[in-house]
Amino acid sequence: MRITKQRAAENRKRVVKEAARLFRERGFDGVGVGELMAAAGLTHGGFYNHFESKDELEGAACRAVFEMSVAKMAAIANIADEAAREAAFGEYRARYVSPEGRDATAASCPMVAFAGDMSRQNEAVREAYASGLGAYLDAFAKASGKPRDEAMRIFASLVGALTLARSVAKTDAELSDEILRVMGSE
Amino acid sequence: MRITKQRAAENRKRVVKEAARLFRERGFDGVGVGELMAAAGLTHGGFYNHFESKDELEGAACRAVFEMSVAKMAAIANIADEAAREAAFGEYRARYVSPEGRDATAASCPMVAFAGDMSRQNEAVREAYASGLGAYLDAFAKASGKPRDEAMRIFASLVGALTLARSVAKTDAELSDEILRVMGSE
DNA sequence: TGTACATCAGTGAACGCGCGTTCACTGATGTAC
DNA sequence: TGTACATCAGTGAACGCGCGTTCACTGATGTAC
Repeated sequence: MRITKQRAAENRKRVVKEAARLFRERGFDGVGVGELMAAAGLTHGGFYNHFESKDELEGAACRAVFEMSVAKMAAIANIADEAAREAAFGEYRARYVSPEGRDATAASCPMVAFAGDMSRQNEAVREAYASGLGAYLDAFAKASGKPRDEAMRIFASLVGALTLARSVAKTDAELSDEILRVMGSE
Repeated sequence: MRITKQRAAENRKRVVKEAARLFRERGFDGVGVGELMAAAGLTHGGFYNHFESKDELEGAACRAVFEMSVAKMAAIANIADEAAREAAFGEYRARYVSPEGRDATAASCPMVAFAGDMSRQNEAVREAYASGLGAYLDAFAKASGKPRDEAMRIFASLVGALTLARSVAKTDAELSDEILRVMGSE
């Protein structure tokens, strides 16, 4: 049952998209090839028509997630009107460390979602991550309107707070909320 | 070949100690029961004489790591002389975000080492983590001599910086060093 | 204190399961004439 | 434009491997007398 080339390309994109969602939610090792293909409405056998290995998909998914995140931040950075840019940046930042931002793991920032596994990941993923982080930090600094040093410090504190808040969200909701709250008031 | 009770207790401790080291270095799922027992000089079959499951060991190891970290921070918090306490805290903090602190993954702070996996871990680990984090934050706030809110913000920024610096250490050493450097100068 | 037996920490083979990956096969699409 | 054949995305069974876990067994330790 051969299908149209366009349809095949769509299928591939759908697999990457579902992978971007599921990997962020449960980690690279937390989602199998079978589940990924099923999420895209396919069966596992056809996986290797699109990707050489699971590693390759991991790299592609990581790249896709970073592209989205960097684009979002770059859009804020490129707002011409300074007041509007600052407002947009403030909104982004507030949402980042809000309960909603914490619970939206499937749509999470890749830095927080993937950072913990990074040292054990394959080359494709590690490179996508490193170049993605560089690009993101550039956009973040520009969007924040602050010197690079201070922008990096701010971003680090957001990453740390979100990481800690997520790590105890299921076990100690009160502490998790407190961590987010103190990041809002500064 | 039955052995002495004391020897058996020593063996158990050694397994937990090696687990505390290896889990921090490679994550809970990155180290198998066989390797853990071998690291303690034993064979894998005897594992279940000491632990009901790998989950139980993970919980025990997590608890052990947090105990060490909390004790270390509490020791600083309990320094009577204020100037000496501030100096000790400053040293701890500087080392935390230094290249040495970054590369010492086997002796890493549990918050950074385990946070990423937390949502997918078993109950024993999650509870050890949550109560450990609470105790650690209390000690950290006291040691820092700052109001709890500000202490939490500082700690979050350290966690974020160390997490980010580690995530690109193998791929982009320059960026990794830069992240640590900006945390030192404030 | 000495003897006989039960206990149980440790050993290494084996089991069962899930995972990434491979494979023979299908049949609609793409292509050559 | 129509026909014949090759291609190849998708299917589902199967393979091989590593992992957590179980098991029968060993023999020194602990205990009861």
